[in-house]
Amino acid sequence: MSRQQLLTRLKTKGYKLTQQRQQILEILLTTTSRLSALEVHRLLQKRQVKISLDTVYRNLRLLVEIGALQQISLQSGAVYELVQQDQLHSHVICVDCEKVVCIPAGPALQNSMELAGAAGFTILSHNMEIYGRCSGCSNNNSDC
Amino acid sequence: MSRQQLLTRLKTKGYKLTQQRQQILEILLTTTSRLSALEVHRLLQKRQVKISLDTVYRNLRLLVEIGALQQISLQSGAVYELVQQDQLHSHVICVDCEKVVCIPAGPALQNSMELAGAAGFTILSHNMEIYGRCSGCSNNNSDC
DNA sequence: AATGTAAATAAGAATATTATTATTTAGCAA
DNA sequence: TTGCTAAATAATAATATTCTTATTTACATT
Repeated sequence: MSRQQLLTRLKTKGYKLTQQRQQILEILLTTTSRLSALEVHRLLQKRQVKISLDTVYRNLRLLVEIGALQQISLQSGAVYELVQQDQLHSHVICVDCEKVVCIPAGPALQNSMELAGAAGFTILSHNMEIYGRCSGCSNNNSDC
Repeated sequence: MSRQQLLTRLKTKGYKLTQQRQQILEILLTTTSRLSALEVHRLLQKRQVKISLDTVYRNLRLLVEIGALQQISLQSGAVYELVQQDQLHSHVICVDCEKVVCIPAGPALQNSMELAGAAGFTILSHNMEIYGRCSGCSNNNSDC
């Protein structure tokens, strides 16, 4: 999701573009790895941005709600990544080492979204996680 | 998932059947609504069962991990329900009133599970949530 | 540019959830 | 039955996340 798309989506939904929100978006747009709320907060502090941790949490939640971010629930906490509209995917998560692998979710999702729509819902976002054990952890690889 | 299936699955995975665990299962098997960890704990205390909240959390997490429970992440916290193997479903959640509606997930899941398997994962459980706004909340029904 | 207003923030309090460690227990095997 | 051992529990302590309220800010409109 591009910077322009994010800004448009926020404005459309009636949300303001505060300094803090802008800075959070900047982090998300320029970081490739998945980030936790705490990590976003730390990165912002490194950049001398004054922002409360609570605000980071609140905004990440908001961005999930409007479908801009995808949330991944790990044992160690939640992490976030920008939604890639051209490449919708689900996550497979290793319960031991927390490795995350993406798998395409196109058709699977399509069907579900339609059913949700039929139930009278206006869909905002979605989240699909599959939990398992990766081959490394199944074989007790210590370096996994 | 039946009592027998639960017990078998625990034993198969090498887990013990403690008094506390047994009582948690009892609650899950005899309650139809979805429960939070706190609610399970309260219900147990009503039954004079001595158990720490921590143990409830730990066991619910374990039961999710072995695929006996399905976890639903609401804004107000996580709730749990027994997996219905003959009726696999996903959840559609209203971001305003937290109403939860089930939709069948068979084919959608099938495809994803295969992809996860192909990635080398041994699959333990899964979780699919679709977030949106129900018709009531879209129309600002106060009683929604 | 000044103003009104809904939305957003900060600060700190409150909850929810998870980790640590010493002690206890289930279930197997002698 | 008794003893053994891995697993489980309880009791904190520590984190993660959310809520409350007073104050500040974006931005639409004058």
